[in-house]
Amino acid sequence: MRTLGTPEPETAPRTVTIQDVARRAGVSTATVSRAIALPERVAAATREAVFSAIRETGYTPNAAARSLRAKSTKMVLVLLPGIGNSFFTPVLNALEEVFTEGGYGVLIGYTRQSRSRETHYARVIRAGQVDGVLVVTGNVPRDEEFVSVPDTVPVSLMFSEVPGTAQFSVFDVDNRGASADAVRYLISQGHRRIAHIPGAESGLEARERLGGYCDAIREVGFPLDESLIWRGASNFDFASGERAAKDFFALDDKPTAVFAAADEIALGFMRALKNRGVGIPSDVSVIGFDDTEYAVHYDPALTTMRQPRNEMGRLAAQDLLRRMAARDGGIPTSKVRLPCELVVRESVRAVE
Amino acid sequence: MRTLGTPEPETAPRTVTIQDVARRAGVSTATVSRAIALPERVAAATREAVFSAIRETGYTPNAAARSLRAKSTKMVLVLLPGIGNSFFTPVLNALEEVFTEGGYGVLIGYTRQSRSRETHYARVIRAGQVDGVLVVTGNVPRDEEFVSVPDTVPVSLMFSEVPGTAQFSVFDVDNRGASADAVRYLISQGHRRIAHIPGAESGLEARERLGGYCDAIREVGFPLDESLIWRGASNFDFASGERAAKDFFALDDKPTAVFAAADEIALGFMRALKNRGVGIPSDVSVIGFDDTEYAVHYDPALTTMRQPRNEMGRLAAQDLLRRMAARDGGIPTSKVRLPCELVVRESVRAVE
DNA sequence: CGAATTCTTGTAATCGATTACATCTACCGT
DNA sequence: ACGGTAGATGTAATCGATTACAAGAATTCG
Repeated sequence: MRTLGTPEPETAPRTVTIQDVARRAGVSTATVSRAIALPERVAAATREAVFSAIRETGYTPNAAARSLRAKSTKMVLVLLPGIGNSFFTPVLNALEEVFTEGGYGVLIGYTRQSRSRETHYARVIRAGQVDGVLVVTGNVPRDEEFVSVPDTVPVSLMFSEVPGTAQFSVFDVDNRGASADAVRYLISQGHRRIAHIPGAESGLEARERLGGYCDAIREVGFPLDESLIWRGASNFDFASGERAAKDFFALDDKPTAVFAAADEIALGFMRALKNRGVGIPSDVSVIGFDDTEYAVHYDPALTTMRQPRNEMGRLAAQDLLRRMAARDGGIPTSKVRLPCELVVRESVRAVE
Repeated sequence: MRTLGTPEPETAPRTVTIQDVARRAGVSTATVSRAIALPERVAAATREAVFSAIRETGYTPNAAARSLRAKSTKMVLVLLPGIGNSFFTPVLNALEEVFTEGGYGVLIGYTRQSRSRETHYARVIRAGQVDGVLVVTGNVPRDEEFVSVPDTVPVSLMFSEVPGTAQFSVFDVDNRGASADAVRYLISQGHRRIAHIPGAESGLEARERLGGYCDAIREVGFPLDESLIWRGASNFDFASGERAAKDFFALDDKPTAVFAAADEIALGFMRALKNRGVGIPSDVSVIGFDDTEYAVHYDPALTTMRQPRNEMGRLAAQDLLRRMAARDGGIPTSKVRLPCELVVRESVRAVE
């Protein structure tokens, strides 16, 4: 053992096992195990003897042995797409907190939309290395990813739904409805010519948000103008917003407001416009989606549609905790759709 | 097994073990184990038989059983302070990539500077749940954290050094020197009255950066003016920068340039100044530290001292990988100090 | 051709816990 | 006083792999 600054104790180099504790306490290993797991089923005196033996030896139960026998590792796998995107930071924070509190460790994996990575983590799951899986991603997971995941391992999805499956819990928001609300807000502020910067078309959320934009435009009878939909985003990132700025400048009849499918896109777009002397919101209003950490700190502070990321993380973790505790799917999966909330800041102005 | 969209195969509900494979291939379990671990030590024909048996049964070795016997879990624990701070995102990315490539899983833990959390993770380590530990944090770990971590588990530190210990590898930057360089750059641009916003005094890096600031000021013979050091940061965050802005406005003789101990602080400070009509860099120049993702996207883009976070992550992971592979400290620990790099953008202007 | 060496494979112990079952003691009511 | 029941503890099987050791088969070499 290594004890910073204090003299080396004369402990044996061998790791201490339950046997050592049992011997020292003068009981059997079964009793030690019980004293730890079900203290009330052991006589008070014995319990004390066991605990002091544990303290004296510095015993910590071996995780592998316990997992092997108990068929539970007390760990969950959290799969993230793995972009440098800080969107996931608060999610991961919430997950780690709830899981740790619940006695579970968090194994993270970045899928980086690579097939080999998915197979790798499929193997981790099949090896029984985790008791549950949480897929946090905007991408609809491909079939391969779940082939031969044992039924005994509960799986949950965050931020994207696999259509038509009852075997996963799903936690997401109504991307389409929330996007429509964002655009309706712009309309309520007097804007008539509103553009949209969608995310990468491959993602389900991006398509939903585009759908919401169209819904809101159509519902008030505005023409749906394809030249106002600036496709070409590769991701929810700054660069995509900057690229969209090119479309903006190429346009003769410019919009007075823009709805970006993500805050990062909005910020990149705003930056590019400001660089060329376009005022925000004086010349163009901008609204984003997500309410990431930097939205509030930008200049101007970004008006955006907030996703309750922390709360979603908490709920998803609690649900998985519950399902892992119940043997054999005793608890049904849940589909939870949380409401988004419009956060009004400085990047949208009213026009008449 | 669960196979999305395809009919349920008639597999037994019981999980398939090495026994099943052995029986099917007509060999002993020892041979199966060898075929997997040391393919060259079994006859080609047998090897083929084993592999097809594996394929047919869909066998995946049980991680717990393997760990128990082999005394290695192929997992590392990465400890982060756990603030929502996105500073660590690229670090975590690099770590996950290198470790996964090296065949190790990444267990994350957020210490949240809480003692109970540290004890919790100490227990995880002692339970043999991980083969190595990487502490990624600005805080000097307290003794408690390492008490009774077995010598067999290599530990590395990133971004902060525990003074006087040879038992950990350390990966950091010369915070003091780099800070002095940042301030020297301001001086080279003609600034004479330069303020500093330090990070929380409890952190070693924050103190080092403050030291660097003082070095550079003294070295050119400027007076070291305490009213230009705006203490009171609680963290490397926006709020601390905003708080420092109060000190700025309270001052009669204002500085022409400010060195902030972190980008987040710089951004919060800039935001607060701009809100009150102070131009950056026209009225005040600002330089940050870290070069986080948002520095380049802010308006004005932040001039800052870059820490090679990704590279540090890679190096630290590779070092730990090497030390875990060597039995019993065959490889000495290393102290690696990487160079920072000044990234000139728009937030500093030359004065005469 | 026989002994030595090398390959290949199997047998069985082992890792360190958990837990079903058995046993023993103590206490209870009638 | 005695059968019954509850409570406390021990015995030993078990989880699913790895691996030391042994043994048999094949090859090499003088």
